[in-house]
Amino acid sequence: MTNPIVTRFAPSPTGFLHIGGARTALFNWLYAKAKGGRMLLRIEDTDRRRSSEEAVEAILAGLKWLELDWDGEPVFQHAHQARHREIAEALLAEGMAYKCYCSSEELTEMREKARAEGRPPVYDGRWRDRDPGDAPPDVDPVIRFKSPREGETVIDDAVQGPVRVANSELDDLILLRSDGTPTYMLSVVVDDHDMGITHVIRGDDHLTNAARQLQLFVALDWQTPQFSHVPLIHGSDGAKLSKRHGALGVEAYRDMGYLPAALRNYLVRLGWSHGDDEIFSTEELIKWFDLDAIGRAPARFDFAKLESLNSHYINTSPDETLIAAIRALPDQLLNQHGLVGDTENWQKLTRALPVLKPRARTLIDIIEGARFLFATRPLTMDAKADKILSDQSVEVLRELLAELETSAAWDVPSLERDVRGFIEANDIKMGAVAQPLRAALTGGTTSPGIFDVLALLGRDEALERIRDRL
RNA sequence: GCCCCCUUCGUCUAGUGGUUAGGACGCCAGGUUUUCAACCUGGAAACAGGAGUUCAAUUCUCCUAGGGGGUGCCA
Repeated sequence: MTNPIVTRFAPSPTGFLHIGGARTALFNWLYAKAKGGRMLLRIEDTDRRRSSEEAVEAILAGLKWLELDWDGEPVFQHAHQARHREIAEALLAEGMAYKCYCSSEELTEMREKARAEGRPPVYDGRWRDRDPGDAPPDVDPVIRFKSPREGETVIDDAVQGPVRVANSELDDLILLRSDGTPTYMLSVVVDDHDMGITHVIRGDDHLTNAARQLQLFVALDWQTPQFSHVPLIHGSDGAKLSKRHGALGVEAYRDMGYLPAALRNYLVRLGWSHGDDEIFSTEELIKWFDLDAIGRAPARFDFAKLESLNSHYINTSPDETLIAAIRALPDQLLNQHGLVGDTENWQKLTRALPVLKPRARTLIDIIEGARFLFATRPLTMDAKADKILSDQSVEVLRELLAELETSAAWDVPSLERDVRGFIEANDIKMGAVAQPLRAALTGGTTSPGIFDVLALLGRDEALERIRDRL
């Protein structure tokens, strides 16, 4: 056994943890777990102006909700600025970097000209070998890396395979800004090295960056990590993820009633596969996950499949897990679906859970399904329920009520026996009794099995709800 | 514009130089049924296009088209 595996998830704190970031985190987490290594968390806050405390909190909260833990304390890149600067200075001292005094106007002009001439829009290296004596007096220079001009850089990517980029396409990147602060490109390389990162797993929007970073690793004579660039996730229309479809924070998925386990299972199948398997326990994932089974094509986000998985996890999760997940939802959301969190309602919900689960695809469905239990008499009938309660149906209910009032026990088996006896005696169909009864008891036309509804409501409440309709 | 990456049912994907190209979600039909969901049975549905290599290409190579990413003193 050589070096232990060390991966890292390195989000920039400019917003919440979106779905793509969540999958990247998952892959890093799984790979570390699969190989008995560690996953570190690094906040890439090099650009102070665009970073925020709230975003950091949102990202940490998102990871926790997804149940993806990291090893050690989060590393804030910003805190290592002095170290990053030191490396840049060392490169400068060794002649592997230089000061560039170009103005941004000059740079823009350079790019536009190159583009117009059909050449790669890169910095032309005009200060690369220029006499420092030419330096304009009032300009603070940036420090640029002297990157190789000939040949090519090959990224031996574990997902993409060998990716070759001509060095002429890569210009002399900026290490230190004119205000002396390090850029992202420098910081990642130094931090990945200092943190002992062995495997970099990230979105393939970083693929070309990898070539530049590779050059830096080589110049510094540092061991390069194994790169894995994972294709991005697209929205359902194939376009880049935007606020509409997938670019929601993971907490938005929580609020839609998805379980973390379901989201993880969905996400891992977006790009990774293990034969025809679809459902994985965390243990199986850790046992089977590997880089070579990650695909190279971008995937589209599909809510229908997520829902189907969620339904599976709802039905296989212990009731306590479900109740805890519902309790973790914002109060406002709960109230919106008729659930005021008093003890009595939580008890009703818990008791009803077994019959609610099979017909729910999300936690929201569960709450909605239990809504009739929270409601107070007299119930308001929706349009369909109102229609079902015709004069004739009400008569049926009146007769059934008499029957139920004498019912000895109020549990599902005896209730069912009573009602079936009633329909046989009156020679009517089950539907002719169940539907009016359902309407009277729930105010609607869909619910769990009618005997369950009767039992859940309890004798007094059920009987009263029927009397309310007579 | 320039560079890089990608392309199997609607979607996620499996797969191989010779297969009836498999699974899942969704969809359609039927069954079951007290509603809804579930469940059971059956069905429609894909190798982007064109060359080349080969006895044989979905599979290997090239081109085209389409999609995505990058192209910052952002990360």
